[in-house]
Formats: sequence, structure tokens, C-alpha cells
Amino acid sequence: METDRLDSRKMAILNAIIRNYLETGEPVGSRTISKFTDLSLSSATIRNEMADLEELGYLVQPHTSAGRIPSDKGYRLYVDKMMEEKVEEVNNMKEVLDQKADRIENLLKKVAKLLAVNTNYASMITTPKYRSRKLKFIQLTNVDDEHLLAIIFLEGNIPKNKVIEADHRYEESVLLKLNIVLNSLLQDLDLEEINMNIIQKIKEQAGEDSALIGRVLDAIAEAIREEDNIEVYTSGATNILNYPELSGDDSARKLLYTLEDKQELAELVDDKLSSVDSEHKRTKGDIQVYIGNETPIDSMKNCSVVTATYEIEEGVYGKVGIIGPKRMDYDKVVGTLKTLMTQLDEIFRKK
Amino acid sequence: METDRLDSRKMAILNAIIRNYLETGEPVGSRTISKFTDLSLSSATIRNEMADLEELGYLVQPHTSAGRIPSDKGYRLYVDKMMEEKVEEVNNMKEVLDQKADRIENLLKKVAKLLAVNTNYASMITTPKYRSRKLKFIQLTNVDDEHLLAIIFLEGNIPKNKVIEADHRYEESVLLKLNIVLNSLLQDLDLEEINMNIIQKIKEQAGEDSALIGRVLDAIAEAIREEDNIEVYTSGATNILNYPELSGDDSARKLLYTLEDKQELAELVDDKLSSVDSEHKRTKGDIQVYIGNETPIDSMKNCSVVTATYEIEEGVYGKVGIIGPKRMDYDKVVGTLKTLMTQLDEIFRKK
DNA sequence: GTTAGCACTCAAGTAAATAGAGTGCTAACA
DNA sequence: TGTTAGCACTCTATTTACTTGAGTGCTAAC
Repeated sequence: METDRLDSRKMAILNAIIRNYLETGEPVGSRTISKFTDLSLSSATIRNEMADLEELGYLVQPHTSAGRIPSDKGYRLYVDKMMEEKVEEVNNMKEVLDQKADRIENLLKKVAKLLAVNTNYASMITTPKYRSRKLKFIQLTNVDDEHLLAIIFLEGNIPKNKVIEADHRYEESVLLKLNIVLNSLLQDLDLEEINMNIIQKIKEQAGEDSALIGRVLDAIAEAIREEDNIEVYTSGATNILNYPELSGDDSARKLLYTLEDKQELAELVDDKLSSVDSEHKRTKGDIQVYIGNETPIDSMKNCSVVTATYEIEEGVYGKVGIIGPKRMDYDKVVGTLKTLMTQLDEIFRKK
Repeated sequence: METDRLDSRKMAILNAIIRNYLETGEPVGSRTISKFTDLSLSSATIRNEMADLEELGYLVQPHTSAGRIPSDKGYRLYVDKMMEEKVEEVNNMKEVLDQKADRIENLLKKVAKLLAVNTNYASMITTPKYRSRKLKFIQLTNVDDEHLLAIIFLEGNIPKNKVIEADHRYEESVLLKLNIVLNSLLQDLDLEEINMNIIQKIKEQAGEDSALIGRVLDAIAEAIREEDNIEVYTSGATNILNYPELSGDDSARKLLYTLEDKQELAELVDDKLSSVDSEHKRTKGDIQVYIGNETPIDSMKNCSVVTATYEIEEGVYGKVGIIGPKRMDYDKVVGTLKTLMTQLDEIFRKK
């Protein structure tokens, strides 16, 4: 693969062609390059070089008498070797910083929107994923004669509420006892570690109130599962419609469809994006760029996807990505994501 | 307005035209009707009647030599007088019933999706709106040396958690005292009723811990405000792209845009849909039908919107709506919404 | 190795021709 | 007076042929 080394002139020409195409979206002709660059070569010479570049697979001709456009391989080379990252401001980032986003999901939604507005492409962001959730602390409280409230603290200081049906009102002293039993036996365990053995022990110690224990454990399981569920927020999906190369065929339609169904999208991103990552590490800094067919998600095969991984605390991370046409402004997108990453970092460290 | 009473034959013809147009989406010609109906009239006669109906404003001709299509006024008459509600099954409704939707927002999301899948149009549903939220019960608990947890129960048995920063660990006995003070003074008050007078009283009784009170009150305010915020969930927005009359011009694009920005959509639905309701009560049972320009939301002026109001408990209600092309299957949509309403009713009563 | 020049290709736009669905109107009929 | 047959007319949509222009590949000369 690496046999086809390009001499510096070919590189310069390819670079010029891609840059021009990214700007205009029109196939680029030899004359344009001849004038556009300071190589001072005639169009005929450029034509020869272009023919070579096409043979090498970096360029493609939509039809015989049109100019050239970059192939996926061409884009790849551009991203790997020619791109000049711009340092991009993320506009209005202060706003996000300012509003105290106590709920992380609100923060994530804001970030997605910001990215979409700044880039004019579509964006998505997942909730952070914990390796596994452990129970830190549980407390039962009376609500009324028929309901108890279980406050469940998971690793990462996430409090969850679960209302539990009760057949009668429990004495405060009984609840105190139950709370102690539950915490002493369950603390720092995750779902897999709570086995029948432990459950039996709890029931024994609970004595006559063991009927309640089943429901409490259900509540815990539910809380942990809920928090394990990755969610995805998207923004600017409709921006996709602005790019004729996508809205022409029904790529855009399929893409919108994928972006709309958050449930499915979450699975896709979790399964596919993560697994491909390790496989071919086409990485630029901490940023991954998937061009066209490199993307593991079918409905994005006519697009490019740029993703980054944010870390909210040691080992707890999520993905953020931008989806646009293959001729997206890679320089800008990568730059934007990079500054976003550092800014997010600041927010999370501060917390 | 009510001067132009239509004789029964005109009604029959108009009915036939609209039904045919709803099915095919193509302008309807006189010959079609002549054969399609059992009126046994020649096409020429139908033509005369059609000319009359056009003059009266019920039909419209896209261009001279095309058939007729219904005007908004025509649709209106159809919906008010001619529609035969079908009793529509809502497929897979059991699924929703089955899964215990402990969080209402999950239930609402499911419902939206169900509607979209069943009808092939776009759907939206708002979270229920309380007139005002009162505080039922608050409890402070220790988390660790630097944090307290405030569990805040609002009217409607909605528990909310707020983590509060603390400068030191509080004794259990102190917390107990604070809890009693807070509850005795704040119970059953809403935001407006918590005034400086009351706040002063609490601080007096809290004594040396009054510093904490400010933060607790902030937490309460936040919890109430959060719950007051109406949210909207949508589904099937991309279905809109299936209707050429919308995706032709950029109605669909604008509509998708509106449906994507939940924040803005929530405001629109809250402001506009509710206010128009009382104004011109174009109601069919409990269902409102907005045809074309009747819709108060700009980006939906080329569509029809059918909404219903669900009640989750006495005085607490939300809106659910379906957005489709003007030539939507009103019979089906209205039927679907009606059965949905009764089914939702069952769910909420049972709770 | 570079360049000028020329014949060739192909998409896109323009213009004219055709087909077909549907109308409005008139005149005749019951 | 209401209904119908018939015919000329209108307008869109589709097809076909023609033209334009950008861009190429190749050859021959520098």
C-alpha cells in the first residue's frame, strides 16, 4: 500500500484540488489549478499529473468530460498528511459554562446544539458510560401509608429515586434497621455481585419484613440498569438537508431516520463506533475521522464522521461526533472538536 | 357565512371528491366521480356541480385543465360534517401498557412513537402541565462530608433530588431539627407563597445553621421550576418526507426544523395551541383539528394538525398531536387519537 | 519534462413537438 | 328545467432534437 509515494509536486496538486473542491463542491478542472496555485504550470501539465493521481486512486472523475473530485483515499491522505488544523473558537461556549448544568444531560444537549450551530453539520453526543455501576448507599424513607421511597446512590454520586409500594406504614425504627442491613451487605457491589447468597442473608436479617426486600432489590437493579443505558442526544440533523450531494439521493433521508431514533442510534454508536476504534486507529490527536465507507454505520456511508472521546472522570467517558458530507471542512471540524475537548475538560475538572 | 347551504347532491359529490383525493393525492376529474359514485350522473353534470362547488370555495383548481382538489374550507366541511370516524386499533399499545413506565417521560416517548408508527405521520406529545406546583415534603440527608442531599416531594408525588454543598458534616440530630422546621413552615406552599416573611422565620428557627437555608431554598425553587417546564417529545418527523406535496417546496424542511428544536417547539405548543383552542373551538369530540392556515404555528401552515388533550389527574393535562399533510386520513387519525385517549385514561386511573 | 493545440466527450440547458387529461360551453333531449 | 352528448380549447408533462461549454486525452513541437 505504501508503495505509491507521491512526489512533492503531486502532493501540492492534490492538495490544491481537494482544497478547491471542499470550497466549491464542484469537480475541479486542470485550468483552475494551473491558475489557482503558484506552481506556474500549464493546464496540460496539470492534466498529466491529474491522470496519474487518478490512476493511483486519489482522484475520481464523475464522468469523462468533468473535472476531478477526491476519492475516499484522497480525502484520507488529506486528513492524514495535508490538513492544517485551525484553532477554532467554539462560539457561545461561555453560555454553557455559565448556566450551572446540574443535570449532565442538559449539559450534553447544549454541547450538541453548540456543535451543530458552529459547524453547520449534524452532531451527536452520548451520555458517559461507566464500566459498571456499584451501589454506594441506599436509604428507605416513608412517603405515605402505601409508599416508601428508596434513595439509591450509585458510584459517581448519582442519586436515583424509586418509589416502592408498601402494604403498611413502617415504623421509623424498622426502616432504620433495614437501612443498616441493606447498606452493610450491599455497599460497593454491582449487579453481578449481588447473588442469591447475599440476598438470603439480607432476608434472614430482615426477619418479618423480608417481603419488602424483593421489591427493594428490584428498585436497585432498575436504578443501575437505567444508569447503564447509554443515551444519545443529537442536534442539527436538518442541517444535512443543506448539502445537495446528500439530499439528492435519499442518503439524507436515511440519515435523518437514523438520527431520529435515539434508541437505535445509541446501540449503533455503542456497538460499532467503539469496536472499530481499536481496529484501525485512524486517529488525529484524540480525534477519529471516518471517511465514507470507513464508517461502520450504514446510513452514514455517504458522509464523513468525526468523533472524539470526552472523559468526565477517570475511566468514565462518552463519545461526541459530527456528521457531515464527505467534503466537510475537516480542518474546522477537527479544530472545533479539539477546543471543545479542552473546554469540557476544564468544566469536569472544576466540578 | 352559513348562507351557502349545500343540497344533498352537492354534499355527496364533494364528499366523493375529497375521499378520492385523500386516497390518490391527484386532482380529481369529473369523469372519475361520474363512475366512482352510485349517483349515476354524467361527467357533464358533475362538471357543472364542480364549477358551483368551486365558486362556493370548497374546491380549487391547481390550473385550468386539471381536476379539482379540496380547499381548506372543503376540508373543514369534510371534517365537521362528512367524516366517519373509524374505530382504530392502536397497534402494540399493550407493549406500552405492559412495561411499567415508572418514569412518565418514558411512557410519553413510547406513545409518541406508537402514534407515528400507526399513522405514518409525525407526532408530538407534551409533558403534563400543573397549574402550579406545591411542595409536599422535604428531607435533608447526609451524603458525605461535603454534600447533603435534599429530597423534594412535589404535589403529584414526584420526588426530586438536589445535591447541596455543605461546609461540614451535620449531626443527624441537627438535620432532624432542620427537616421539621422546613416541613412545618413550607408544606403545601408553591413558589409564590414562599415569601421573605416565611424565609425569615425559617432562618430564625434554624439558628446557627441558617447559612444552609438559602441553599436549600434554592434547591426547592429549582426543583419546582424544573417540573414546571413543559417538554415535548416527537416521533416520526422523517415521515413528513414521504409526502411530496410537503417535501416539494421546503415546507418539510421547515417543519423538520421546528420539530427538531424541542425547546422552541415546547414554547410554541404551550403558547399558541392552547390559546387558539378557546378561541375557535373546532372540536370533534375532544379532538381539535387544525387545517392548513388554521394552525397557529407557522411552519405547519401547509399541514393539518390534529390534537387531543390527555388528563393525567384532575386538572393536570398535556397535549398530544399528529402532524401530517392536509390530505391526511382524518378518519383514521381522529379514530386513533380517540382510542388512545381512552387507553391512556385507563393507565392513569389504574395508577 | 513542458506546453500549445485540437479533436472529442458528455452533462446541462433550451426549444419545439406531442400526448393526454380535463375543462367550459353549446345545443339537443326528456 | 335539469341532464347529457359532443367538441373545441387549455395547460401540464413528456419526449426529442439541438446547442453550449467545460474539460479531457493525445500528439507534436519546444
